[in-house]
Order: sequence, then C-alpha cells, then structure tokens
Amino acid sequence: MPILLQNQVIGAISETLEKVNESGQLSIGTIPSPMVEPPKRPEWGDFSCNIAMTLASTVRQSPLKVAEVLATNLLDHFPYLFERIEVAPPGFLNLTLHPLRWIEVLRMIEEQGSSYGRSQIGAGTRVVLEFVSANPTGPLHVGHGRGAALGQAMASLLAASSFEVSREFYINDSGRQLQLLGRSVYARYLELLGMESSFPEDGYHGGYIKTIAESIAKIHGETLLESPLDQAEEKCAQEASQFLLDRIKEDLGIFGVNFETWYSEASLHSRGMVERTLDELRKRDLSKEEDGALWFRASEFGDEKDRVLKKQDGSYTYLAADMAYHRDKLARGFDTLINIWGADHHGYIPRMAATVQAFGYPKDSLRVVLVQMVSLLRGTQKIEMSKRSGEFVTLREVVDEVGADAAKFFFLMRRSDTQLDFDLELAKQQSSDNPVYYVQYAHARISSMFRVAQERQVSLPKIADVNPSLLIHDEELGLIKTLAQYPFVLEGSALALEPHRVTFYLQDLAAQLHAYYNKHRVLPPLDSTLTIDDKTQEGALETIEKEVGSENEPVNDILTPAVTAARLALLRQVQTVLRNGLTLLGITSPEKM
RNA sequence: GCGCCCGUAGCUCAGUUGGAUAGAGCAUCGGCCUUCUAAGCCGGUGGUCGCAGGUUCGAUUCCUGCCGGGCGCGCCA
Repeated sequence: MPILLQNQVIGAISETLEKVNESGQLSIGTIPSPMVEPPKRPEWGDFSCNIAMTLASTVRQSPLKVAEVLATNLLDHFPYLFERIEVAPPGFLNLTLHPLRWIEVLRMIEEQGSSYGRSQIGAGTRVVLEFVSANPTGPLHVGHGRGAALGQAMASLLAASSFEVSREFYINDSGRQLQLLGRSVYARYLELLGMESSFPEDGYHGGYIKTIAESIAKIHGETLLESPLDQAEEKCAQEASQFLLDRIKEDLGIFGVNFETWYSEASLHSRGMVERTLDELRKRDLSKEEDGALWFRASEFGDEKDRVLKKQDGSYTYLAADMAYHRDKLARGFDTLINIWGADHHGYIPRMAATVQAFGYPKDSLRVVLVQMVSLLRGTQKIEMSKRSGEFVTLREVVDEVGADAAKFFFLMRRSDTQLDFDLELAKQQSSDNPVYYVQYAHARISSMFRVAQERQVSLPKIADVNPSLLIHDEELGLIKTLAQYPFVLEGSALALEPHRVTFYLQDLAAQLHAYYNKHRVLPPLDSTLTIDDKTQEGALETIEKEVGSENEPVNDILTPAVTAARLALLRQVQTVLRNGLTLLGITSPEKM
C-alpha cells in the first residue's frame, strides 16, 4: 500500500520527533502529531510545518532553535526524501522534496484510477443523510434542487471517505399541508364540473393543481360528489400527493439524485411509533402535561423552551412525528444523523439536538447543514418567485434549460449557507466564463489530445515507462502537486460536509491544465522537421532548462518521443482526477465538446 | 427584545479548522490561433479582511461588545 507523499513527510517528522526526544536533543514529552501543508509561496518549499512553533514553549527553547534541530535530523535520517529543508522565522520548517519523488503521485493515481482520493477516515461510521424531503404538495423548485445536488454530492463524498451512507427522503404525507392539498384539488375538481366551490384561502394556487384535478375527473368522473366532503377531499389528497411524489421521484431521477429510503411520516403514525416515542419520553420523565397539552422538556437539553407534542385537541404536532422519526433513525443503528435543511428551519435545530440527547445519544450525533436560498437570474434580471401565487421556477424547468451538469455545478459552487445567485444565461454559455464548461473542457481537451495521439500512432505510456526527470517544468510539478492534494481536499470536504471545496479544487486544476496546454506542446507538430530533435535525453533536458521565450508564447520545448510520453502520462493522471472529482459531484466528464 | 447565519477587490465569492507578503472569477484595459479543441492562454488595474477591544510567538480565522444585512422566534409544517 503506497503512502501519500504528504503522509510520508508527516511520518518522517513524527519519527524525528521521537528520535530527538530519545537522544535528549529536545525534551518533548508526549509527541504531538505534526501538521504539514503546502505553503502559499513556491519559495517556501513543497510543504511547510509549524511544529517547531507549537513545541517551543514545552521544550523551553526558541522556535528557531527547535526548527534547526529538526531540520538537521530530518536531513540526516531521510536523505532520500528531502532535497533541502530551510528554517524560516519565526520557526517554520520549509521542506523541499527531491523533484523525482513526485512521480510517485502519478504512479499512485495510475494504480488507483477511479478510487484515487478515497480515504479510510470515515472508518465505517454509519451515516443517514436526509435531504430534499419536500412536501408532496407541489413540484420541486430550484431551492430543492440545491439541496438535492448538495445531498447527492455529500453522500458520494462521505462514501468515498469510508463512511457507510444511506440517503433518505422523509415524506410529509400526513397533517395539515396534505389536507390543504386535498381541499385545493377538490375545489378545482368542483370547478371543472361547473359547480360552485370555495377555494381555500391559503390553498395551493399552482397550475399543477388544476392538472391533477383534471386527471381525477377523468378517472373518477362525478363519483366523488357522492362521497361526504371530507372523504372526497381525503381521496383528492391521497391521489394528488401520490401523483406529486411520483413526479418528485421522476424529477430527482432525471437530475441524477437517488435515495435508498423513502420514509413515510404517515407510516410512523400507523405503526404506533409516535405513541411509543411519547411513552419513552414519559418513562424518562422528559414530558409533562400542562394547559391540557403534552410537552417535551426540551429546555433540559439547551432548547430555549419546552415544546408541545400533543395539542389540546389531542392531535400530534409535527415535532412529535419528527422526534419519532429521529428516534427511529438512531434505533436503526446509525451513528450520525445528517440533515440538510432550508436555512429558514434553523430555529428548529435546538429542538432536534434536544431530541437525540433525550434518547440518550450525544448531541453531535446530529449534524444539520443549512442551505440558503437560490435567486434565479437571467443575466442581471432577477426572476421573481412566489410560493403564494404558485409562480415559482421548478427544478425541472431549470434542468431542461441549462442541463443537469450545469445546474449541479452551479448549486455546488458556493458554500451552502450563503445565498446563491444562479444565472441561467451564464449556465448555458459555452465559454470560459462558465465554470462548468471550463472544467469539463479541460477533461475533453485531454481526451482530444489522446485521440490525436492515437491517430498519429503515438501510444499512451505507463508511468513506469516514463523518465521522471522529464517532468520538471514548474507547470508540471505544479500540476502534480495539485493532484497530490486531491485526497486531502476530499478528506477535508467530507469532514466539513462542504462539497463546494471540490468544485473550487476542480476549477483550480482545470486552470492549471489549460495554462500548461497553452505553454507546452505535448504532441509533436505535424510538420515534424521543425522541432523534433533526436538528441539524447540529457541534451534535451539541458535545452529545456535553459528555455527562453516570452510569457505568452508557447515555449519551444525539445519534444523527444520520451518527453511526449512523459507529458501524455501526466495528462492521463490529470484527466483521472478531473473525472473522479466531477463524478463525485454527479457531473459527467465529456470526451468531446 | 432573544437566537442563528453572514459582512474579504467595483460585482460574485474562496481562504486548507490559528500561520509567513490575503487569493480566484466577472467587469475593465492591452496582447496571443497556418502545428495537440481560442468552450483556451498571458499581462495590467483593483484591499483599513464591517468597527473597536481581547486571547498569543502569530488573528481574515478564536472570544467579547458595537454597526450593517438576512432568517427564525406557533398547541404551523
């Protein structure tokens, strides 16, 4: 099992700490685990480490002195790893690897392919990820789309980090909203039959209600009129919500978002789980009767007040069902519950945090990710949406217009807790202004080069057949270092539940690829008398190192077949990482654009 | 009033959980296609990281208080 270069460096530092501790050069006591990161500036080396500064006070020596000791020991013990180590004030350790070591990164990517970037950090932790959970009272709108894209990406991210993830959609198929849906549909149904009807004040006004009423009229004719009002409305509610749920599933399917479990709120009631939940609370003395209602003592777990579970009229609150639902998630053996919610639900978090604690689980077994609103723009023109009037842009419409790839990328471009401006025109645009095309183009561009290579009978080499000393340009080492960071980006992204980091990473990698493409040729030009040179590799190297040429012109590299081979091999790994990242986000990697 | 989130270039936003001289994209100005996809590249302009304290070797990052913006504070879901 190969070890990531960065972890080799950390290992080397750890070992060195132990050695200098044993030898008495520094009396450290318990050895801390060092951190290493790629520094901002290239002159600070490949990795920088701040361990000397954090250690300074415990070993009672100046940070610079500590750094010096570590630097000399590291160089002594790991000469094959480090080319040089510099100590920079106030105590940074700036480590530079032997340039030839970087080929290991490429070898690892080639070996691991689509699993490059996976980590064990989740250690099999069982996670249930609940997202979208839209009421089946209308079609999905763009806001749901953001939640859907986010949840799907997060699920992939967690799965790639060895979490055991189950995606779940909670269906609010009982209660007042559903009743309202039934009444709205029934009212439209009556209208269709030319009868007097009173449309509910706060009912659903969207045009889809009429469509549903029409299909109900088609199936049932006038038979609903024979039933009592509440039964007829109930019937409408059932059929409408089933229809809408099917539509939601269809929309999500088209968008490439899937769930292991569709969890019905109504089933909680029918299975008596709400009642059992209240029993348990009673047993734990976490509920109370007051003012003719039953309350959950949420304030005992940090919520600002107690919450009603069962109303005066004997019906359950939404919270009661939700507590039963979360209790069931825990009972099913999940270690961590992750909920993706609209930001307007943030006031609900303390209640749910209290819930998991009430059932004896640690507070942090619940993690809530809040998603802020999406504003749709057409250029600079904002598209007004109003749920009240039923005029909102559906996810389906957006996907139809800009495509699933662009929609997902845009949804994942920002941190979820900041408001998102989604410009439909930009998402459709085929230029470098449009980040999704920019990244996909990098992938397609590499494919294109491979196609040309094949046409010219240039074969794609294995990393093992590549001379690492031919990949020594800044752009090449820069690309490799960026590739080396990918596993750490995934890891951080998974732990923080922030898929947008992957989006930014991909844009960065694509930018480096495009720059490299413009600066360095990979395949020899067709007119091969111009620059192909049959010098030895050493000779070629010297020429490359002395390269001249203005910044914006391609450098006249000496393109020996070996150089072409090395570059093709590098590009192959760049393409793998681009594809891995895009796949993780649920976005396709086109071979041709 | 209380609680949560946010405040970084003209605009939209990153900033690797406390690191060194704070970065992208857009916009704007100027360059680069007879050779691997110009859906691309190179360069210029642009900053009191909302303000004031505190914590320490070190703060855009953590703490406190203000200022400004968004949202939430139902026996609604």
